[in-house]
Amino acid sequence: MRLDIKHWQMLSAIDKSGTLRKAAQTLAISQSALSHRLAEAERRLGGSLFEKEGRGLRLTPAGRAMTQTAKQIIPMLERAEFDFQQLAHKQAYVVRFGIAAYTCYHWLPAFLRFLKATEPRLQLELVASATQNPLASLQQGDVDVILAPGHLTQPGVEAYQVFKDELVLVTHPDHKLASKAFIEAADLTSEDYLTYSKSAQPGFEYERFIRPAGVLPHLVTVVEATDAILELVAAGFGVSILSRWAIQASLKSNTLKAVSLGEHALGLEWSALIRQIESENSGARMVASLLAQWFADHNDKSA
Amino acid sequence: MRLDIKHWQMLSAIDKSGTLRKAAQTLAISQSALSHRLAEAERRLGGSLFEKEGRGLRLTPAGRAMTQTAKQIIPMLERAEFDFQQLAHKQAYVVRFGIAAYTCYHWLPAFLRFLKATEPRLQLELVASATQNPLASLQQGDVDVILAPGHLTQPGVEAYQVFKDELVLVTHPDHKLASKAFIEAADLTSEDYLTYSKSAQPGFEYERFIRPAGVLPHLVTVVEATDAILELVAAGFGVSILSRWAIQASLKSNTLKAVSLGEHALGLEWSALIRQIESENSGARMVASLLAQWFADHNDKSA
DNA sequence: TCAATTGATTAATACTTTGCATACATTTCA
DNA sequence: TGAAATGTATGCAAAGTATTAATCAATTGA
Repeated sequence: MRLDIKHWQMLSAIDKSGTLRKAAQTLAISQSALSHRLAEAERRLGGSLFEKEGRGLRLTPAGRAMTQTAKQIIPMLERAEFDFQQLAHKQAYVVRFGIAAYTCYHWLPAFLRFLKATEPRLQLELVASATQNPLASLQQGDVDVILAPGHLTQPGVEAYQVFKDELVLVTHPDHKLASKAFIEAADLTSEDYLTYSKSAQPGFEYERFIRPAGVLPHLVTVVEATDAILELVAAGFGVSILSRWAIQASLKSNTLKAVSLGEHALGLEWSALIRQIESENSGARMVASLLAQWFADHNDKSA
Repeated sequence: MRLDIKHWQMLSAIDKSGTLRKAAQTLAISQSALSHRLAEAERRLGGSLFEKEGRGLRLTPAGRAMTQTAKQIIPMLERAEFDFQQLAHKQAYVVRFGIAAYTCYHWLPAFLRFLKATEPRLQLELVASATQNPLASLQQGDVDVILAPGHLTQPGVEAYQVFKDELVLVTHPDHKLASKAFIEAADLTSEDYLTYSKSAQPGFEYERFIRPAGVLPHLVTVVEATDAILELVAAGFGVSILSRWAIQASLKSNTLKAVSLGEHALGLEWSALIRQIESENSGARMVASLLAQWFADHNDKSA
């Protein structure tokens, strides 16, 4: 190990600031010190990270690679130290939590109350960015637990079954399909259809409902934000198929109507996803299993 | 940033060795120095990493979390510094390369020759461990490029189409199906069938050949090593469906026979997978596109 | 050309880390 | 029970590193 944290921090800071002087400011040391530090890093590596360009500096290709790594690890270290504080002093596990695809948090206050009562040492942090690219966020450590519909599992990811939901057709309240007890795939033929995902995801409506029937909706539009889909459906732009549980806020306010898919409804399992490498009693595992426990208890009441 | 690399290294070393004394040896410093170092780390963090237990030490929960992080980042930093040397001195990009599912390297010498001629600055390192869990290895940075059959893509992973192959039934040379020009799914009904993957992977034989026909082989055995499958098939333990390209060594030696699936054969696309975050002219991207280029040229000849 | 901006150098100063010698704590086993 | 073995902690002096102020040198743009 040739370099010190200081040198990686330096790379990250120079990358952000552009010049040594500004980087020195953000690091709260003198320009001279940073110049020395840079020289020392290059001496230790036995190669140059920057070249002079005019009165400034330009990264060498090798320096660019190092900077990339620096930008990856500095946040990891900061997070580890932050978590240490929580765990050591408050004896709290900080767990970062996100929901895949949907932005529905109506159930969260109640769950947090349960969490606080059951295991006060768990401290949840909400990560909104995990909605867009849940599995990547999980792998990169931006988030520790993801509540996800369907079976999004992949190598390195473990799923805790959490609760059973239903995929439903979402329509404007006055839509001709809204009054049906349930619809068939064939009913979609003449509809404008809004879908969340570009690619057919296993366990979702396309694979399980639409494709088996061999029908194609009139017009299919991809909208990669379920909130936007809800707005569009409410405004009469088409219909969609979404999770009943995730959109219950909209259903209660009567801006939308939900209709079951097929006579026997189309089940949708929600899971809590965590990284497989999480140790036995990590915060993430605790949250995942408490999610399962809470939803099991809670859905009995609401059902 | 409170801790230094030294402290993270220390955590990693103590984790490996179990005692301060041994860890001090591997770090080539005195026990005393390491004890001081540990004390300093705890002072900086403002909390304890270890507790005394008997005449040894035991990690606190918070210390365990820190050690986990240490074990993650130390290899990353080592790799970054190693790569720097290559890039700075030899101007070489070190790219770690693996093959998903199969262990077939018959084509590698020729490709490496091509690589050396086209872009001598690329230096390939073979990673065998990527075979088992390719996508996880890719995300964790154990490997930079994976040559994979089918469409294994997932969030954060980018695929370069490389070449077109064919899924074939693999049998013992004397097997009753071996002499057919092609087989139908129904032919599998009475066969003992060996399969690589527990779960049906999109784009593979189960989804595309077996399920559509609604047949079920007589007996299905999961063997998560294609080499072992080949041995078993050659020994007459059953049949399997594998990539024709990947098993061509066995086919040439006449220990096995391959039969096309269906009259029109079942295509299989191989891709080079890389992390999406790789920059425009990273070594990984270069290797991925050179793979595509080489296979395009090379397969014309061999076809 | 001149002022402003940027990084590099020098030498003195301040800080950290290390190793030695040794003290202390626990376990092992005769 | 007590001596040997194994393990960590500490005070202190020496060695090694990092930081600073002041100054230099190069480039840029008015």
